[in-house]
Amino acid sequence: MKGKATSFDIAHYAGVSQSTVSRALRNSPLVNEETRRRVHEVAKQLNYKVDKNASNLRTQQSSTLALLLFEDPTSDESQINPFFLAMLGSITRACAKEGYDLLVSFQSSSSDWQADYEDSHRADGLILLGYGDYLDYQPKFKTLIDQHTKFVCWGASVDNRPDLTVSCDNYGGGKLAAEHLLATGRTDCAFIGDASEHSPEFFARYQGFKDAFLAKGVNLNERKMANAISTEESGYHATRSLLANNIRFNSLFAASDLIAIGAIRALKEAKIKVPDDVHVVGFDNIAVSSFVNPPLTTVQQDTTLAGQMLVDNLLKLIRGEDVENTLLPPRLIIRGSSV
Amino acid sequence: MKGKATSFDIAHYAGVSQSTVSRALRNSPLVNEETRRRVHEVAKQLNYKVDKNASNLRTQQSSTLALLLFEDPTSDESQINPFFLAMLGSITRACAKEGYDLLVSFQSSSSDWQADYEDSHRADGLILLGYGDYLDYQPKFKTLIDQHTKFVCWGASVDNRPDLTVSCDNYGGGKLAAEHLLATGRTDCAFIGDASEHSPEFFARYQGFKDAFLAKGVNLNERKMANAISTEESGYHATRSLLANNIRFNSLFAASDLIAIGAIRALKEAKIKVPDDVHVVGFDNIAVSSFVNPPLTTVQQDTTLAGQMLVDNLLKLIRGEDVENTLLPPRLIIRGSSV
DNA sequence: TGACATTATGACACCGGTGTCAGATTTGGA
DNA sequence: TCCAAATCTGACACCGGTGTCATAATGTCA
Repeated sequence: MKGKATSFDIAHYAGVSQSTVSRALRNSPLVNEETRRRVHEVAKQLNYKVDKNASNLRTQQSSTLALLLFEDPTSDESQINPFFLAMLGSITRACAKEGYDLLVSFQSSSSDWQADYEDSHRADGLILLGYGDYLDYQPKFKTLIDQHTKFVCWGASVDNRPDLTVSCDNYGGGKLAAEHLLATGRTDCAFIGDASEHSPEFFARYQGFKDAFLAKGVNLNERKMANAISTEESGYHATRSLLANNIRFNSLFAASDLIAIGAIRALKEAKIKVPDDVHVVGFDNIAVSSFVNPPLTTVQQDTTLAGQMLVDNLLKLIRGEDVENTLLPPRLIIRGSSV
Repeated sequence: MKGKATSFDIAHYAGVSQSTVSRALRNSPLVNEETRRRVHEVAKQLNYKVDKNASNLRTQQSSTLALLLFEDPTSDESQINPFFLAMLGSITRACAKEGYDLLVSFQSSSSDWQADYEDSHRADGLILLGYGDYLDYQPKFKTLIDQHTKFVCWGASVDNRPDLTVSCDNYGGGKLAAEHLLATGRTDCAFIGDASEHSPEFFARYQGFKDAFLAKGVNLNERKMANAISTEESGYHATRSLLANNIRFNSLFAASDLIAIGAIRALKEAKIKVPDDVHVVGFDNIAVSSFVNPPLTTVQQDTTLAGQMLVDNLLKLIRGEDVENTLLPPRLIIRGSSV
């Protein structure tokens, strides 16, 4: 036997037609029990595997989803945001559970990625994941929708956002963080992150945070805010710049754990003690957070559930079923950085 | 236009035959410059993308690699070894650079994964990644080889190992760790990990470690060893059991960072100070390691280079070129846990 | 002008499955 | 015993490209 066995080879050895082989292997009720048994037998002996390309070509679907990861343009090669890595893990598992393969690809936000995977029939649908500038992506979503591409996004659900999203309740998560700080009596609070429409997730976290303070009659001081993208480095520099401007506070809410970890480093360098002088709360609950010193209080996003929901919703979309934006409940994890 | 455009549609609008379209789009020198221009023009207007399934079927190759991740059977759903996650990132990037897609899949060591991806023509080759019981996998490597599957493994290169591997110089890395501890004067050393042939990587690390001690005339005490797989939990329990048996030491070498982090937790619980009472050295340099308290001294594996080499070697294998096992140089990262 | 190489294009088989349809065989009931 | 329904199987077109071969059109040189 040269090369891989085809269904014709099975047909030959099993003494049936190729059509029957195809049916038997897919356990069609049309084939006789005995015939099916024999076909399976021969297939196993020849180590036959259905050619996915032929099958996909004929059926016009690929049983494959594509995961497109967008990176912050500044993040360097080696380090990928651990939160997305965790999502990747859960998405992979969810796909496997549903019998789908997963294609993974990193995209820079500038590249011309729209629909490439789906148009070329490599994937039945797309999962988009990344902290990037939302305004950059928005027009691309339009393109995808115009081309009837099936896709779901991880991210904030913004009003009039054209795409289907699964996201953590960022607003509610921000509130949880605020209520915790209020409960510990730390109302003089700084915020590190990006509270603009460029980052709708961070924006929602900040809104929830601010509103919870407002509800207690506390106004956040706008000067005690610094812009940062989701890297440790960025959080470090943002915090340093606040301190350099002689801005002080007794608590700090970071839009992500990486930012929080960078902030803690900056605070330590300035001889400011965490949690004694400043309480710090992050967002994401990445694996590192429980190991930093002090362990980081944070708002957990359930990545396992998130991955499952992304895949579920996408599959529904592919099957033409109704789907709605999904909001996952956040959970506050209290650790040493705020008590 | 209903459905996606095909090359026949392009042919129709461009006023040429479908064959010419196919050639033009692949920039074959056989087609006239002017014709090619026109075809590209029309293709762009119709947002045409080559159907990968049809193309793959005809050419009998997929421009796709599959990454199979094996998990320690005990690792729970949510947590994936961060070292592998880092590898995943670098492999993804390496694939993109070479113009290949990457299929990602988690496998439990028991499952019947052999060659499935390649036989079904979903991927041209396989990358195998995981800390698992080597003895479990060995027979499967044989099967893969018998079926002429193209694959590379991340892992120790054992004598007579039938597969092609890329790995860190684990033996050399163990030596680095030992020499560092010797230089700090801590010769009463414990080892946490699995120094058996079940885990050739850990085994090699231990061998290098032991030999470096021997070279200085120091014999490691075999009683000061405890078995662990690469999880924080396992490292914690292994260390606890040593301490519970009243075994003491002034330094500790863990076969992986996760184990080291667990060990540090156990030491702290027992009121043993790191690094004052015990110096700790890990292996991998996962992202967490620089954030734990104290920051962990460890042997770094260059994941970026590793991913690149895995992909490079696999592609060579696919193209039928000669390839040899690759050993990557480790690097000692000295941090607070050992000074 | 004729012989021949060069260039550009189209027709067609082919990759390996899946789905449809027709036909063969068996079963069941009157 | 005969007809209709049920069961099973094979032939064949088809998915959308790629590669080969034949052929038409154009150019070159004697």
